[in-house]
Amino acid sequence: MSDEQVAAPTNRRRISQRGIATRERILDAANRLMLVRGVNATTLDDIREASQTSKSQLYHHFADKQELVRALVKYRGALVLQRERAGLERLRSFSGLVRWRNALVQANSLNNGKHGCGLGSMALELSDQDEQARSSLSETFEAWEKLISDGLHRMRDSGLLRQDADPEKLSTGLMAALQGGYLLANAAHDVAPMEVALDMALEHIKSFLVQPSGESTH
Amino acid sequence: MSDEQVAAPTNRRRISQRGIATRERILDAANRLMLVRGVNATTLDDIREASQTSKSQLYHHFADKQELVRALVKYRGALVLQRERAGLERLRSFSGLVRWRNALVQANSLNNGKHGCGLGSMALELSDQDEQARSSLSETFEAWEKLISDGLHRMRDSGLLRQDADPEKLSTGLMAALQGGYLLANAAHDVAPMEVALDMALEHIKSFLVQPSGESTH
DNA sequence: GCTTCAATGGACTATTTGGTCCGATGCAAG
DNA sequence: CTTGCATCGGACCAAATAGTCCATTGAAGC
Repeated sequence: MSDEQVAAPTNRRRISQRGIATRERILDAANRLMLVRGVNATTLDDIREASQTSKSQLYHHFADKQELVRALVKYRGALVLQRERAGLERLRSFSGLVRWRNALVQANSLNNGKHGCGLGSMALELSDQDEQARSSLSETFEAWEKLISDGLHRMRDSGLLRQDADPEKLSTGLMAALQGGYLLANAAHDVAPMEVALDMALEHIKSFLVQPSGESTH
Repeated sequence: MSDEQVAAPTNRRRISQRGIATRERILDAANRLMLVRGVNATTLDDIREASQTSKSQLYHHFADKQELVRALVKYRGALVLQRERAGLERLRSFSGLVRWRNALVQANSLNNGKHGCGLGSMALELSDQDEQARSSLSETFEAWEKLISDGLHRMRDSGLLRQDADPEKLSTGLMAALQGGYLLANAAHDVAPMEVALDMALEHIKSFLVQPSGESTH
C-alpha cells in the first residue's frame, strides 16, 4: 500500500484526474461522517451532500453502499497506517513509545474521548455483517501491530529489551489496551481511561527493559 | 439495580404479568438480534417476528425505537452485571482472577471471537448518537470495574497485593484489556488476541503481588 | 356477571433511503 | 471540428422501515 493515492480506484479503463478527485471527495466525506455517526447511521444522501456530488456520481464510482463502505475501510486503514508509520518507524527507545502514547492521548482528548478509533468502531460494527470488511480491518490491525512489534524488535536487538520479551505479544497487548482505552474513553466521554489503559501496557513493556529506569510514563 | 425483574418497566398504572412477560420477550429478542446485527441494522420487524409479538405491542411497551434501545442498554447491562457479580463477588485471590479470565475466554472462543462484548459494541455504536444510552453504558462499565476493584481491594487488605497497588487503575486497565481483546478477537474472528490482552493485564496485576508465585495464567 | 382497561392483531400510512435512468456536459484523442 | 466516453445533475422509482390506528380479546376488580 503506497503512501500516495490512497483513494485510487481498483480498476477501470480511462480514469480522468477529475474522476479521481471526485472519488476522493466522496471517500473523504464518508470518512468524516461515518466516524461520528457510524456506518449504518450514515445515509448516501448525507455523503452526497457533504461531498458536493450527485447520486449518479456515487454510483459511478462505487457499485453500491457496501462497496463504498469496503473502499472506506481500506481508505481509512491506509490513512491510519500512514500516520502511524510516521510515528513508529523510528521507534528505538522506551521514551519513543511514551511520545507515541502522548500523541494519541492528546489527539483523543481534543474531543473528550468522542468517536474513538476509526478502525475499532468500524471493526465492531462491520465484523459480523461483512466478511470482506472484517478481513480488511483485521489485516490493517495486523499491519499496525507490526509497526509496533518492529520497533520492539529493534529495541530487543539493541539490548534495550530482554531476550525473553515477545514483541508480537507485547504489541498485541498494547493494541488491545489502546482499543479498549478508546472504547472506554468514548463511553465515558473522558480520555482518562485511555491513559490508564495505555500506561498499564507501557508499564508491562517497561518490565521487560534490561535496565529499569525511573523514567515516568507521564 | 436488583437481580430480578431486569425487564421491569419504569412506571405505568396497572401492569399485568402478561404484559411484563411480553415486554421481556421483546427485550430478549432485541438483545439477541442486536448482539449479532448491531443496533442500527436491526429493524423493528425483525424484533417483532423474533419475539412473536405485533407492532402494537412494541409501541404499547416502548414509546419508539430509541426508547427500546435505551431499555435494552439497561437490560443488557443488568444481565452482564448479574453474571459478573456471580463470578467476581467472591474474588479473593489471583487464581480467582485467572478463573474469571478463563471463563470469559472460553465463552468467547465458542463463537471464534464473533459478536464481541454486548456492552462494548453498543458503546461504540451509541455513544456518539444517544447521550442517555452513553451515560447508562458508562455507569454499567463503572459498576463492572467496581466489581473487579472490590476484589482487588480485598486482596490488598488481606495482604496479597502490595499497598502501592491501585485497585481502581488496575481494574480500569483490566477492563480496557478485556474490551480491546474482545474487539481484536472480533476483527480477527479468533479468540487469541483476547487471551494475549487479558494475560498482559493479569501479568501486570501479578507484578503487584506480595509474594510472586510461579502460578501460570494458562 | 359486568365493567374497565391493559393487551393484542394486523392493516395501514408516511418517510426515509438505497438504487436507477437518461439527458447534458466536459475532456481528450484522431 | 468531430467523435467517443468518462463524468455529472437530478428527477424518479421501489423497497424498507418507523410509526399510527382501531377493532378485538382477556383478565382483574367490583
